[in-house]
Amino acid sequence: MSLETQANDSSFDTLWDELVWRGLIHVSTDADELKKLFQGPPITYYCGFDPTAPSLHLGNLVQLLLLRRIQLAGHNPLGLVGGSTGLVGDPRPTAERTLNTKETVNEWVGYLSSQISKFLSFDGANAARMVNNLDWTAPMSAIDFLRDVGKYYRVGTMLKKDAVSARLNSEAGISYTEFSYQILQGMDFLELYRNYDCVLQTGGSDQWGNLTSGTDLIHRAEGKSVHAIGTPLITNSDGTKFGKSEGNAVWLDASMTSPYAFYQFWLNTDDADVIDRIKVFTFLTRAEIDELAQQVADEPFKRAAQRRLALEVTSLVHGEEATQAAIAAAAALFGQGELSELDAATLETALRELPHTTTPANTPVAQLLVDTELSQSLGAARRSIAEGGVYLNNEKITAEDELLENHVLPSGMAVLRRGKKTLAGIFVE
RNA sequence: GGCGUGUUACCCAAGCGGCCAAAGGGAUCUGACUGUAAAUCAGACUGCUCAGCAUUCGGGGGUUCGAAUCCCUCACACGCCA
Repeated sequence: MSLETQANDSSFDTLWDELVWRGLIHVSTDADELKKLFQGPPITYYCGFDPTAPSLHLGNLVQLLLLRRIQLAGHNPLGLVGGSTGLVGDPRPTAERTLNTKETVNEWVGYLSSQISKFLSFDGANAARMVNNLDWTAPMSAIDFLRDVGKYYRVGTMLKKDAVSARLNSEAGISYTEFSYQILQGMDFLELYRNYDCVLQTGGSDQWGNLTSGTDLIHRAEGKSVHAIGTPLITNSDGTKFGKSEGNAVWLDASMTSPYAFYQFWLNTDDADVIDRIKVFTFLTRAEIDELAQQVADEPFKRAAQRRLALEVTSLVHGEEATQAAIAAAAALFGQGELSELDAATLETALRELPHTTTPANTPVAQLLVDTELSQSLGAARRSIAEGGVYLNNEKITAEDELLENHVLPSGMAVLRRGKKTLAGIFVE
């Protein structure tokens, strides 16, 4: 779905009502005020993204889409990359972060900026703008920081923030560096308020302490009330953590999580969660979503909602073409037909979507599992074979020392599978 | 600055000289059942040239036939007292 065709659902009286219905509001400053603000003349609002990795992930996508929804209602978004906050690191509940080098952070800032840009419109009256908090933090001296900003902060209040108190009560403790993070984020909001008339910040509810740090600072420094919205943390109904596939984070960067893997991630969404996900991650209307909810209830085995969710989100992030390739690959590989009857071109295209390797025909199957990263070590690969969980071209491999050459399709390719749905492509050289 | 306690595999957490590649739980993986769900049950979960060997219990050094377990030291964290 391209930016131009995105729209909010006109069946809602206000943007606020739609955001509430989609489950995007977990906490906020004065809700009535916000509702009015959204209905009034365009406001400027922002959300920050810290470069803690070379790519954004699914948690960030919630924020990006929220920014976009508000932009669609006519307001002015600011996308902020945390060139300075990324150098400091926000306190995680369990452990102190390892600092990344300035070069690394700077490189990641570039990647994040371009990713963020893809989700916002930079055309028209309310075009998005990108900012980097390093621009106003780097020139400030330590003395200015303590005199001009530090004076507004009470240590007692800072200690009460969840992120800080959790760490104070843990064995890990907290460094002064991470303790200061909330001040940096507060400064961002103040800076944007002064220079862009920015009056709203959005973020995950786990960031609530940092969001209010900004609203409090502006209240003290400028005597003005501004706003914050905290979105709920997305959780799975079975209690596991959302956004992990095989224990790894699902990234927006195609080189870190392939479009195929991305599509599969969404396709495997629980029945219990799928409607909630659609509300948050797609632009489908309430009517369309109600229809899908009915289908989940009536004929869950068809997984219509999961298919739609996977289609919508994958095209949003990776585009139509990559999505169609991912769907075609899944159809070829999960289809009922014989793999040997698939024409070579179709099969090859499908295999290129998967992790794949080119290898001599006399390679042991266990080695193939390692080469394609389906298994982490030869020992793990042998274990999988012993468990009866490894297949070549849908044929179960029973011997640990089985060689590839006995299982190559006429086309010179082979489909390696571990478990029900972890696949890789093998090309014989 | 003084005294004390702690640092165990992805996470939590037992172990306190041999029976420890290290209990238990979670996460993860595989199998059965299914819908490429969920729940449930069963198995696996350091590496390898795999009925054996190698390397692990914050880092380094030492005692001992033998150390995750004892001693010294360094680092980090927590607590109490100054």
